[in-house]
Amino acid sequence: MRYIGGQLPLPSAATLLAIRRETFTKTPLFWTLDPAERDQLAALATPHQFSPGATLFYEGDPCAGLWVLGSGAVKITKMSPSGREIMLARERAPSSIAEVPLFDDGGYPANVTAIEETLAFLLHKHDFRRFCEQHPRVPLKVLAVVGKRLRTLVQLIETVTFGSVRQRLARVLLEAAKTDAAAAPAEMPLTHEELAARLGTVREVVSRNLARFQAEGMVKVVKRQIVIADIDALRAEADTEF
Amino acid sequence: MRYIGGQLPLPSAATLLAIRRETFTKTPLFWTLDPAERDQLAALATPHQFSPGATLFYEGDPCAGLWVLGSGAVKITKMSPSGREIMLARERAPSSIAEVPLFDDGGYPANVTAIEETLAFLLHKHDFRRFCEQHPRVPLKVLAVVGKRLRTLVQLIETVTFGSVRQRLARVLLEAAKTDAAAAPAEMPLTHEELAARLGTVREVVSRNLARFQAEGMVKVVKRQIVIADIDALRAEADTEF
DNA sequence: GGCAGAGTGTGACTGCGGTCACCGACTCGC
DNA sequence: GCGAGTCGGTGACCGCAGTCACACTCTGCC
Repeated sequence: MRYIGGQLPLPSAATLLAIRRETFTKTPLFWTLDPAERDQLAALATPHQFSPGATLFYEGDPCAGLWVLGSGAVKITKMSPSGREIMLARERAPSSIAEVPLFDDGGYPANVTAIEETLAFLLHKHDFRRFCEQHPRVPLKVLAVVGKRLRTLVQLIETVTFGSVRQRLARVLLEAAKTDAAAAPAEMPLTHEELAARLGTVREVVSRNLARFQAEGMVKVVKRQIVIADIDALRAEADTEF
Repeated sequence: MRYIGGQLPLPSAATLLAIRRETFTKTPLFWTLDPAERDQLAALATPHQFSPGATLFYEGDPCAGLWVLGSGAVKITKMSPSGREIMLARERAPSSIAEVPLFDDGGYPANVTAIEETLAFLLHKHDFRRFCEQHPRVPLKVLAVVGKRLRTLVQLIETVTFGSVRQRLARVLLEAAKTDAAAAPAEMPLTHEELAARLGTVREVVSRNLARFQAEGMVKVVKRQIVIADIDALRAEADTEF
C-alpha cells in the first residue's frame, strides 16, 4: 500500500452545501429529477471524506445505503482469501455506488476503496427507498445504471475466461490512457501492483508482459511512467480474437 | 449438438390461456401485482415454443422485449469467436429473462438457448415499459431480480479468476445434483461437453478432472451417468480456499 | 449384424501464468 | 548521506489447462 487509509475532516459547511448541490445535479441517477426534488434528496445525505486507500465498505457488510460520489474515485474489488485481488470496476465522481443491495436486501457484494482523495455522500437505505416510492422515475434510472454495470461484468467474464493477461493488459492500458488523458494528459500513475489487481493476476506477470510490450516497441517506460508508443499495435493486441 | 433446434407448434388456445395465467402468477417479477393486473399484462404476451438447442436470441440482437418462461429451462451463454462457450446462468421456469436491456436501450447482452422443451412468452419492450410506469412497484421488483443476477455474476468472476477447473467442476456437480434432485431424483444427464461449456473450458479437461474425482472415490460413473459417491469430499473440494 | 455418430478416455506436448527468491533502483525522512 | 520502505526486473521452476490425435464404447438405425 502506498497510502495510509482513513477518514479526514470535512470541508466547511458553506462549501459543503454548494458541493452537495452540484454533486446531486451531476450524478446520472438523479438526472430525471427537477432541482427541488434533488435538493430534498440531497438534504438527507451525510458526507464522508476518504483518503486514498481508505475503505468505504467491505463485501458482506450490511447495506447502509447508497453512496454518491462528490469528488475523487474509487475501485470496486473482490479479494481471494490468499490475498489476490480483482478489480470489477472503477468509478469516478460524479457517480453512484452500491445501488444493488438497496433493493434485494443483501449485503454489499464487493469491497469499495478510495483510490484518490474522495468525498462521498451516504443516503440511507430507507430514505432512498421511500424516495423511490414517491418518485417512480428514479427506480427506472437505477435500472439503467445497474444494467450498464451488469453489461460490464459480463464483458469482464468474457475477457477473463477467454483472453490472456497480455490482452487484458493491452486493454487496460488503452483505457487508462483514454480516461486519464481527459483528467491529466499523458499521465499514468499506475504501479504494477495496481495493474495486477485490475487484471486479477500478480505483479510479476504484469512486469513481464510490460517488458514484452516494451521490447516490441508498443510502450515505453520513462521515469516509471508508462507511455504508449504505438497505439495501433496496442489496439490490435487488445482486439485479437480469442 | 445433440438436439436440432427449432420452434414447434404451440399448445391449443384453451390450455394456453390456463398456462399463461399460471405462468404469470408464479413468476417472481409479478408477485407484487394483484390477479387482475397480472391478467392484463399476460394478455399482452405472445407465446413461443422452443425445442432443446433452439435459440431465443443472440447477443447483440436488438431487444424485442422481456421473456417470461412458462415451462422448460434455458441457458445464458457467451461464446468466444473460436467456439468456446461459457454459461453465465441457467434459468428454469417460472422465471424471466432479459430484464436488463429493457431499461438501458442496448441489445441483448448474451445468448439464450433452450436446454429443454421450453414455452416462453414475449412481452414487448414498450408494452412492459408502459406497464412499469403505471405500476411503480414492478420496477422495484425488477431491480431485486437484476440485483440477484448481478451478484451471481460477481461470484462467477471470482471463481473463474481465482479458482481452478477442478474446483468449479466440484461446485457444478453439487449444484446439479441439488437442483436436479428436486426435479428428477438422482439423474444428471450432463455430457462432458455441456459441463465444459458451463465451466468455460474444453471437453478433455472435464474428462480428465472427472477421472481424477473418480479415482479419488468422490464420484462414480455408471451408464454414463455421474453419481456423487462422497458428497462431503466433494463439498470440501468446492470450498477449498483459493 | 454392421454402420454411423455421438460421447468418452487418454497420451504427448506446449505455453502461460503463478510462485519463490533475490537484487537493484528510486523515494522519502531524518 | 544514510537507511528503511516501496517498487520494479528477472531467472528458475512447476503445474494446470488447452491442443492434437486417436482409439474405444455406447446407442440407435437400416
